Amino acid sequence: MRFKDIAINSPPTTNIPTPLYLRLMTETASNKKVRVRFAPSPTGGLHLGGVRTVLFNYLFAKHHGGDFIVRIEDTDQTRFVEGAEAYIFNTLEWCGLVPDESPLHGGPFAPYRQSERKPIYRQYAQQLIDAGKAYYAFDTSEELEAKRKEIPNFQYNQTTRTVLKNSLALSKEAVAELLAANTPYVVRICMPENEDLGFTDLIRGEVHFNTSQVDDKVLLKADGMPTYHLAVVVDDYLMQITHAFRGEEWLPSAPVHVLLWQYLFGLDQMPQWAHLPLILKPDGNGKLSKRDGDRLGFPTFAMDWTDPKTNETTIGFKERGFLPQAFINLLAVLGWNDGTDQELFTLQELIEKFSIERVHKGGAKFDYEKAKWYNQEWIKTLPATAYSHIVAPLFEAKGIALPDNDQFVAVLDTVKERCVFLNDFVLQAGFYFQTPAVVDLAAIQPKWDVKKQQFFVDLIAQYQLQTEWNSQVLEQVFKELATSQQIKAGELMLPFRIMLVGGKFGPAVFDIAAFIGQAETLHRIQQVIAQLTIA
RNA sequence: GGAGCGUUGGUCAAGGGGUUAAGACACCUCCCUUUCACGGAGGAAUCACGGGUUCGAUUCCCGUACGCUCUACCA
Repeated sequence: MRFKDIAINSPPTTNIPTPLYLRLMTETASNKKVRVRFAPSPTGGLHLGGVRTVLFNYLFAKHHGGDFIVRIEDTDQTRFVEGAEAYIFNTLEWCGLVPDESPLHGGPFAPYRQSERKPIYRQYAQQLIDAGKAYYAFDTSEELEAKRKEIPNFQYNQTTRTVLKNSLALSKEAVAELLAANTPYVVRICMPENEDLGFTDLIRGEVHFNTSQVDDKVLLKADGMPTYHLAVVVDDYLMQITHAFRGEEWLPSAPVHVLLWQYLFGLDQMPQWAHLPLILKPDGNGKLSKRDGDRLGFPTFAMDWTDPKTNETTIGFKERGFLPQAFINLLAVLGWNDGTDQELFTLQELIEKFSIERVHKGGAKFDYEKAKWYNQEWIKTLPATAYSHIVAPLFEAKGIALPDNDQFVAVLDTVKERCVFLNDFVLQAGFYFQTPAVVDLAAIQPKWDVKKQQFFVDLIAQYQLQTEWNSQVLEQVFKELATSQQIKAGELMLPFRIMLVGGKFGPAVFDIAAFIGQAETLHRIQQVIAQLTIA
């Protein structure tokens, strides 16, 4: 939201500078401690959009010295997935976003799983029915489905509810009878006929709806579980949530929530809403989905997720070789920036600089290239000691034995600027610790001749005599030999590199030779010569 | 269909009544580097359209187009 949007809404007579007004509005609205919640459904892996929602919640809370709560919204038992909740907490831990309250961390407002709060919601639903703000509806799902098929754009609303099976259309006696017979029913909100429902969104400014356009949403399902609509409002109230951030896809149902607040707890108690822009597909249009990642070859989940039913694993950013610092960073700047040129932020800096007003209104297409850049930057920026413990197992998995830690870290630091992913270290540094398994012979072969072969044979002889083994000496011997044989050193450098490294990459060759030692250097040269043929 | 929301280079974006309209990613050229990266210099490329308001609109207003989200006893 821009300052001007606020200015429009503020009385023209107040001469409070807009930034202050804005601050009053968002920060000290009611002198209450800031409390935000992330409320995921445990239905699968957490994708980019979800993590960004957590992140913005977390940053806002911590920026204001408030609490960050995680509440599990598991009211739909048909969609419940085993392991999904644990996955969510593992992801938060990896990202370094520690909840102050959650089913795992406890807290004064437990339980934090909606399935464990079932009785609470019924009581509020009853309150609404008693006040005439909600009603029983006995129509079965099948009946309604048939209606939708039959009537285009069918909605359960003020015009249709009079002819459907509910406590508004039926006689009191009929309703009592149905209830007594334990007929399954849902509770629906009774939307007023023609009222303007508006609220101030922290990102979008004033947003308005007319109640005539919104249908009578189900509040309590036939199984006694609340729908999201009832549950968020009740729990946000009970858990004293002051600011509620969620994806933009929730905007159309905001009027239902506003109305519920009005009926149940009073608008002055309502948290301030902010509807976050969506993360879009890189190509085409629409919300980024797991399928897009699969299709385009990049992760959309934070960490690997294995579906317990299909046993199918979806790759995550973590396993792809992303640093959590980079992951957090790239998500934070997708739809937000601090107004300066800065692009690299630590979590601490994000907490300090974050402001919900600077979040964009429009969705952002996800750019994996840029995401990779962030990771590369973070790998480069951080000392290797920060991630050597993550990288070491990757080498071990390939059967590469590692030297002592100091040496290992030193090697990582020398090659880190060539790594986009943590996994790249295996290729970029593996040759320091192990003879290359594959050597790019094809890159040497075409220009290989008797003279070059002789050079390397002689080089082996020369190097064998060396008692001092450091890069300066090795380079000097190499060049002198080249000169004496009237071959340009440049023509020999690449073959030499490939012999030692396996391919056309890596840091200075003589440094590598110095590191791997005399015996190993000679061994690698010999081995490759043996595999080359002279045309 | 309806409602709501959105729209600055290919992408992320700063900015906002008068500017040569920042910066980053990607792309191209060159330098550095006897490899690959890193780094450095440069290049190409943009305010969706139409009306207003105004001396002046990318910026403010109104339309239009386009896009997205929702339209479930899912969240």
